[in-house]
Amino acid sequence: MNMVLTPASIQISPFARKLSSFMNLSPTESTEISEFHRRRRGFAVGVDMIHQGQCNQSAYVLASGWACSYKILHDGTRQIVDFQIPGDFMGLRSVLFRVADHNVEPITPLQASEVKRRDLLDAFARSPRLSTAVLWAASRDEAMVVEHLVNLGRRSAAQRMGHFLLELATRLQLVGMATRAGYACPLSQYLLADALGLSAVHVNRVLRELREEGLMTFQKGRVVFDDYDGLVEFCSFDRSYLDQEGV
Amino acid sequence: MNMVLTPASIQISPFARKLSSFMNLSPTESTEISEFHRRRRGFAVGVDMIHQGQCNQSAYVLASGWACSYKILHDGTRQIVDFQIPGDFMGLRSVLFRVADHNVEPITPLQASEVKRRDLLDAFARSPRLSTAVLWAASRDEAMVVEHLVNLGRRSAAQRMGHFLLELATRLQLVGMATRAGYACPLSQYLLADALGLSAVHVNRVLRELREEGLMTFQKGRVVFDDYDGLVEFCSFDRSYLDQEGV
DNA sequence: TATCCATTATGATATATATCAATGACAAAG
DNA sequence: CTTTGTCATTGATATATATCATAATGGATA
Repeated sequence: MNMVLTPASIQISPFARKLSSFMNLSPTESTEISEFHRRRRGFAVGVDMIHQGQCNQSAYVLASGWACSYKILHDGTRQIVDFQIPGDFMGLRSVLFRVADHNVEPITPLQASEVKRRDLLDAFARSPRLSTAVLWAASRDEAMVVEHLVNLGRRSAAQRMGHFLLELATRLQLVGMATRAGYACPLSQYLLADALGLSAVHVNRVLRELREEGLMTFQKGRVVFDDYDGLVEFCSFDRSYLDQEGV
Repeated sequence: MNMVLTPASIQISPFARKLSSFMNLSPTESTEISEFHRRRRGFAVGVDMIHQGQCNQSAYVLASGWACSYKILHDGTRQIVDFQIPGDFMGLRSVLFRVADHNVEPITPLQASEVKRRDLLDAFARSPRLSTAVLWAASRDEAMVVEHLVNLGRRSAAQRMGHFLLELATRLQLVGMATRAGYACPLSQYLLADALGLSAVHVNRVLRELREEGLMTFQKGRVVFDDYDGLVEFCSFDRSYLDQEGV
């Protein structure tokens, strides 16, 4: 489901579409956003795009591929905060704040457009409503982080896993990369472990358990929902935090 | 450390001071912010100010007292996402989105000013830079939620506790409600449990452990850092995510 | 084809934390 | 003052998950 970005479709990039779901954007504002897509280039797996502790980092709009944002602890372990999929804005905080407080790393080869601090602040100055739109988008991201917090704090390993993969499914559907049946998923069990606060070994067991319960199967890079409604029920997934609408 | 709000000090309320730490605000913009402080009133402990699932909720600027924001799960357990202290803005997402995705509840009697959806959007329209300032403030809040996520995902119960109470200390210092020695803290062990993803029983044991290690004491509503540096070391607390500065 | 390396898989054991149960301390209410 | 209820405390036990060890699988590469 890779889409070719012609000049025309750049005008209504997934990112612009996301912002305009919060508020109607004028042609000027849309143009302003499309400016964010200059400076597009490829990034290799595993090479940090944004690095914790560094100054004057850029932000990026993800065009294709997957990335993850994470924090490293002193003992070398890490916590993945979220995964980014096409259309997502990455590293907003690293550009708003002088020093980045997290890392962003591609987990597949990816294409992304760099948005420098000046680009963003100038755009806000020229088209003030853009900053409100970005505030909206950032708030939706925060809602996801909050739900991840709930996930880690109050759900069992199996519920966590199901909830997380259902959330991804919902997000991927919005950009046409998933159906209710399932989706292609490039995440290794190690990545899932770092995202869900589990050990990789336990991730493996939990996936087996979900499979044996007939709820879902994650094998060979593909998530398949064997019993979508059953899974939703099992992990009390309520997607309302994902489809917030603005006015 | 209650401060009397004279008309003059309203001009530089804790909230305005917070926003102006991100960008210089013009007199007009400052006035706009002080408008947020109309409609101030008291709230009783335990009565939700913002309720998950409800529409058209207001936001609030907290003047005095403590509150917490949390989500309720289907099985009745809850996860506290954060505590709010004087100067904090509460419920931004509940006003940006049509339906609130979390609850906010006073945990002490408190005073707060209601900010209606229209107030906020009108202020953004009249003083566009305000929305950038709020974006900054919201991003700082998100940085805290992210750190809570790391806390739950990758730290032991004792480290979690220490980290959390150190974070609170740092925030309280910014509004003059704590010193390096400690602070008055109205949180029960049940509240700590819901915030840290632990059981109340275990919270008790962990506090005892920290006390016996000579790191810190939390008794009779007071947090005392017996060995501040030792505690910082023990839970690898790095406050840089809290004092992000804008430009 | 053989080698390598990352990933998935599974068993045995250890450990952190939850749960259950009971008691004490103390403040608010009658 | 009793009574009541919330909060803090502690012991005994249960359970979820981590850790350690070891294979199996399979794609990439030489």
